[in-house]
Amino acid sequence: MEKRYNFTQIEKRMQEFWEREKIYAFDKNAPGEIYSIDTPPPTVSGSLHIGHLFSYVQAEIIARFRRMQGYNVFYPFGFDDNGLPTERLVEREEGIRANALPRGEFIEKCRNTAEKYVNEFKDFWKTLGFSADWSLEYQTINPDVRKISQQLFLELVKSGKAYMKESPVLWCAECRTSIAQAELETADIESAYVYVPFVLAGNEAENAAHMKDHMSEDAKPNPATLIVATTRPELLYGCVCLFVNPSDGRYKDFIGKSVKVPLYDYEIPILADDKASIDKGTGVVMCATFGDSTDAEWYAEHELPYRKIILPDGTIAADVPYIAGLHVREARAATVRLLDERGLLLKSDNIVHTVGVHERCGKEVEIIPSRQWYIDVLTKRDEFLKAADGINWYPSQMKNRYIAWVENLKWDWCISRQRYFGVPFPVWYCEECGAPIFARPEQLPVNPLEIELCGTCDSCGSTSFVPESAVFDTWATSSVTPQINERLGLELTPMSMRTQAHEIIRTWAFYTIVRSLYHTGNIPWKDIMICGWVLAKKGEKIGKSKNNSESEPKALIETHSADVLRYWTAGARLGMDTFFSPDELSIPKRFITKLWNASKFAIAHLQDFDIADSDCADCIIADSDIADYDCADSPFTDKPELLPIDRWIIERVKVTADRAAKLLYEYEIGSARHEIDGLFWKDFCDNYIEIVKERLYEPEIHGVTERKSAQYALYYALLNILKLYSIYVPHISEYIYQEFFRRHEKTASIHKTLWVKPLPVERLAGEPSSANDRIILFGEKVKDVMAEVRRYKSERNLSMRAEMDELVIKTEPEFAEWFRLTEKDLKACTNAKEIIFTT
RNA sequence: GGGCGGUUAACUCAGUUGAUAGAGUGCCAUCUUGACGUGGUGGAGGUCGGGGGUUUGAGUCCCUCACCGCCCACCA
Repeated sequence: MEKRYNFTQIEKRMQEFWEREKIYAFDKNAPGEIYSIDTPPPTVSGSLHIGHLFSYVQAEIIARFRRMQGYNVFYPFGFDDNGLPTERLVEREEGIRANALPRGEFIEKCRNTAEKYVNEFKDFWKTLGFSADWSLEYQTINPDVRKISQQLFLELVKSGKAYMKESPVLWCAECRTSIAQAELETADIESAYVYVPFVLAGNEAENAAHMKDHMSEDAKPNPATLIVATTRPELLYGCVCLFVNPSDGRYKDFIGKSVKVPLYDYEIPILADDKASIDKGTGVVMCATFGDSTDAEWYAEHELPYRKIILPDGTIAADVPYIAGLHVREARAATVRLLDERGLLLKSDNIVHTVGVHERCGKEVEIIPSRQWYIDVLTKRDEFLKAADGINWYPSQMKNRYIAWVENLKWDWCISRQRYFGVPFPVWYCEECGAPIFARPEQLPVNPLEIELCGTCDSCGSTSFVPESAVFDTWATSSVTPQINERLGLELTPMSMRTQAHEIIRTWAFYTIVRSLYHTGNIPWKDIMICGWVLAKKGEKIGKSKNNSESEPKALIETHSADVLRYWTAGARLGMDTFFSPDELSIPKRFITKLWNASKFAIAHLQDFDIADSDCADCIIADSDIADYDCADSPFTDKPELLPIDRWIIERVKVTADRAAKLLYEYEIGSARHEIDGLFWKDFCDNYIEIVKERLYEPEIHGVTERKSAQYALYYALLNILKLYSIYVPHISEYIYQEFFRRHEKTASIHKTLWVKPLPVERLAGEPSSANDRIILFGEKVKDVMAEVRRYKSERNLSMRAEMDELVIKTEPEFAEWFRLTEKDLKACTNAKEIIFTT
């Protein structure tokens, strides 16, 4: 083995080896229970950041772990390339607007861009050594996936879960499309409460200038006027009524009367509703179509008229006096100026308040009525909540986020987008009566814009149809990833595990649960593993911050290696956000060096070790009865009689494998790694290797059989430590395996070997007096002796090799014999001339 | 406003079911030609955010407050 580990060359070589030998190829007929992983298809949004690395690596470690537990791991990758993120990326990169180009041309650009980034992602995953079978890959723009998406949509239409309606919908004027509640983000913006007077009809004599006097007294109602505080004065012309709370004594007498809208002078009624809060503003609220979601609710409940103010492009409708054609923001300012000029601006308070913005562009969201497709999510809330109990959430508190989201749902899931690059709706409409006509199953996938529909309308007999031009919300397709994976002819649902980050619980996790319940009546997966974020500094998600080029993951891999980054990733607790700084990588780097050097040492001493080509270590693993170390009866004729300290390290490896496995079954990647680290650094390197060093070098002093015992334990311990680490650092562990162990082991790759099997349950719960426990305890005693000697020498500034005349060790009688058998080793590593054992 | 996390050594974090507080980094000292100076060994360093309570005993359980972060609600 080389003096230094050259990760640049070796990582690449190992990746090529895995690909060439198809080490991770999935075979559905292979033995072992299938463990299927629903991994996020990343959206093509241009940024490949360390957050991706972080969350995907955590799941990848689990995939490797399950494989080494004997599961048949199904681990397909996908890419979510359609949808708004790709469109916005193209718009940004090319400096164009989608609607300024012919539809086909824009879609073509999106397709090219998606392709480019998909390849970039794929290369990235490969560089990180992901154990995925790329033949299972899917892309959401591909015909087979589009077909599944359309099929399942039609299924929902049939069952009445998907429906079309004309109604107020969340609308992004920047992206010019409807959006869903889940795509809302909040942002604090500066605004102003504008106080305006609504004069009771028939009391117009009361003039507004007079009103100002009343403002001083805390907006006390005037018998003839109601004062409204609004942040949306530009919607005055859309005002359809005022609301007061029915139990608000101040306004009781006003209910049922009419007022005149300031500036525009038309009459509207004063209505009562519980949703009007007494203590907000003046207690009188104007309802416009539409200022917020409450307006939309009132509009439906009170059957209010619709007054169009805002157009889909975010400008004011042409028939609105004074502000027609202006953008909402300009219109607001213009209206305030106008109110002021007319003496209708009673007061204006600057405030900062939270508004809903579109997550993709950050622009304020409006509510505009239009015809859209929805999936019903409001009526089955209880089932969605119940489903959460059937799923194991890791970490468990993440379930709360899901529950909070489901309980707070206000809108059905709008799945139509007035965009271009996505899965088309397989729908046409009758030009005469507007009835929808759906594509036939054999037509799918279909783009209605490209196919002229022939036939007659069932409802009215018309023969002319118009195609639906909207496309699906990207989540409408990615919410059926379990079904997409089943296209390969496997029965998967519920899948074993979903992995994702916490910010998409309300979208991806929620929507997948909805779709799964609707399509299969079952939960989509048994476990859900939720990762945290990587933060650049306090509270700043790295993907969203700037000047993070040093954290550019590709560059990091090139300078530090994939294994180093993977090892770092595994240090985080599941679900917890983590800070990243390149300084954090010095520890993983040190670890790689240590693993390399320890292996180099062990292997150098194993060159002459005579092992039959019999998968020696695997056999031993299966033979957990080795616990009693009755070597004479062992089926392995080659196996020497083991000295107690050699038994100790073997036992420690087994115990560690067992503990780490238990943690990994709970998705505790970090704790499992700490467990393994403890074994490797403390027991294996600091103690075991030091203890047996001389025995390995000097068989003349210690004996040939004794040396063989050390070799045996060394072989067993190192091989199995490498296996434990191989889920975290697959490259270096594979390389060392190939360089040495492969000669003796049957398995082609370390990644196809199995971990030491967990000890039988009885033994785990068992008496501390079992041989296994006693040997572990003995090891602790020996370590105590070592520590004491080291402290003695260190305190006297002596070399660790300094000679000691006499070492007195007090032992319990039960360990006396074992200590006696370890005497030569102890003499060697303490350099004591004489050791005296007392009890 | 509702909810969830976090607050432990200078730094980054572990601390399972209550019983002398742990690791790594950093710091100090020291060792060193047989895996590793990208090292070994040892040491110093902590009122476990504050305040109450339960208990023989609380970092751990309960209440409360503070600060940090996130999720949700809040657009009158």
